[in-house]
Amino acid sequence: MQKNWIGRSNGAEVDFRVEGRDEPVTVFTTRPDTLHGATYMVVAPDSDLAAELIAGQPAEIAEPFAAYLARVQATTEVERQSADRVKTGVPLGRFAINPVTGDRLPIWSADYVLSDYGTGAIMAVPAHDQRDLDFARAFDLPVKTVVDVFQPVTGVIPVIRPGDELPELESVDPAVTGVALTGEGRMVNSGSLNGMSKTNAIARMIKDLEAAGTGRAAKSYRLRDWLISRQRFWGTPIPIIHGADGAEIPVPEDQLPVRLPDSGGLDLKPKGTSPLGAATDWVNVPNPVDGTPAKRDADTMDTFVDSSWYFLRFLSPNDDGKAFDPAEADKWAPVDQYVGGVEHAILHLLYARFITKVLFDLGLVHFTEPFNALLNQGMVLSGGAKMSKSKGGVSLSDELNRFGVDAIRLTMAFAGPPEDTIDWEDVRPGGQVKFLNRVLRMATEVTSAPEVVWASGDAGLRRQTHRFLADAPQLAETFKFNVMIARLMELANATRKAIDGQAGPADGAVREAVETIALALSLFAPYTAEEMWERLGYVPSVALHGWRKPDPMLLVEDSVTAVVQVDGKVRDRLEVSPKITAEELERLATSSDVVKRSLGTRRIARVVVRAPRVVSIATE
RNA sequence: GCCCCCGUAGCCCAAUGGCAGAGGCAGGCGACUUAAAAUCGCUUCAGUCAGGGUUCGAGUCCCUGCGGGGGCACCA
Repeated sequence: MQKNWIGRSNGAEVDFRVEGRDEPVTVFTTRPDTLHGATYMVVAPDSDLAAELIAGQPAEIAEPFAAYLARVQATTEVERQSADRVKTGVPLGRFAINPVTGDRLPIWSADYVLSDYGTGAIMAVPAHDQRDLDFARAFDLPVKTVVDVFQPVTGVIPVIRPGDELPELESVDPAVTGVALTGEGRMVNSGSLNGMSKTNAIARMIKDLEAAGTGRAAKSYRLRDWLISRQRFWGTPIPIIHGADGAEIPVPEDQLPVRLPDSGGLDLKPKGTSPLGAATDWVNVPNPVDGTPAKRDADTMDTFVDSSWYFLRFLSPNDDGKAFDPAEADKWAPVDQYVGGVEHAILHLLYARFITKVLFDLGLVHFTEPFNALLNQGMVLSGGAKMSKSKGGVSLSDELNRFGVDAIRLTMAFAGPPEDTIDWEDVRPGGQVKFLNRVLRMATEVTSAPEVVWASGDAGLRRQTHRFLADAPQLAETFKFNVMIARLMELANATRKAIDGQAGPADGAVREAVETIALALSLFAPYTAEEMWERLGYVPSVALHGWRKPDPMLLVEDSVTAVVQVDGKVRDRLEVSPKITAEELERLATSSDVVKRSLGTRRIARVVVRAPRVVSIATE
């Protein structure tokens, strides 16, 4: 899920000489192979480069740019992120030189290029990039095809069979169709690259650029920022004071932490600047160095910054001297299991990982990942919507009052896998109330004393109890709470039968089973479990009682059912010892009358034996 | 547009590639009761969304499609 928020692109940096500028402009591209098809260049309107290139340009160019820049800056984040909006931009009246073709490329400014990614400038290859093509068609810029996607590259991509009619390149001209050719193909119109595949052409182009000193292989990284760019009044202040001379001075340690001002009377509506800046009394402070007028940094950090290291702070919560104790971190961290909703899975987790890596690089922690395992629990909906009293639906507090916290917890745990979203209308706590009453009653019905000898009790119930003791821990540890509770219900049903049947309420196995139910139930319904524990004659608390070890002797099955399949269909079932050998099981299966009958005259081609579970006979 | 997850009984959901049903809800029948509730017992119900493939054997693995849910979205 973090794929959309973090990324690494392999490609190249290419230097473009710009007329009237000493230094070349460097762009990042993942497709250096298409350099021959670059027909213009774009710089982000809000970049320093755009400001520099526009400086000194005549009014008929500078004024439209100024207007465009103002419009872009007024555009909200939401509008700007809409991918299907029409491309806009203005020319800067400057020109770059394509390093391989020598062509003169007009430089435009457009907001589809982002100032904070790569170098804030791109080479535009409209024939092979949809965004560039959209822009080129909107402003009538040239389109030059340099990859022929209808020429097979490897015989696999694209799939073209003998006799297939190959479309003419002209008929799919991107300038006409509006569809960029982004697929694989062979290079054309590209000088020494002609005929090469994409992969080879990229490698060759990088080599050529490096030889000519006009480019190099490069990687570009991105990490979507939500920590600083999302400004809120109540965020964490950045403890920096800006001097009148532009100096950035840390707030003196004895003045930390920086506290937020009272928000009373302040206008905190979004204005495109930091809301905290409205608190002028708070912002204006003397320079800690020389006492001259200075300003606090008005940007705040999102709460995700704080929560990105709380798992370290929690290890030494009373330490006034430092954020966390590296020795404690070495001892306890990383965290074994992280449980959270999906919204935390993408943002909180992303930044916690990032900050952990920073702390690792600083040598403050000795692990690179903060959390070893992740579980994203699902939501509880009611009638398809979030539980909300105001919407007229059921509210959690009403449900708690009506059914009790034990039944509510049990309902949630039993409803399905924890990562699934559940609908309260589908599960309802009524059945769990019944179950809790049922087991509580059983605890009351047990007549034996705690000292009763289990071993002499009902053997069938004992086996089931110990099977449960053996299976439940791993069900709990793999978060299969719904299955564990189902198994618990099974054990309760068997116990009920034992009490009402041969064994009776005084049987040792009955007490053993009911105690086991109380132990397991303490995970989900602690109040009921403690009540059961007391009725069984113990002092609290069941929560302090350890899990019991199953008796291996009671886990051994007397016999198991082996299935005999003929051509995949079950034809016979055999009761066999769990320790039966493959040879013996095969002999039993092939000598079975039922199997012989279903085989008829067909000859056996192959027999697969998986003792003691299954024998599969395939015929010719 | 791209990425991820999920489709099993009327409903929620189980099933290391090996007998599709463990558990619950709802429904039906019965016991107890003057009656009802509560309780206890018994019980009906699907061949696993569709179509291909791999395999001795597929709910489970692979491909395509349909349906549902979620995430992201101009990253050069």
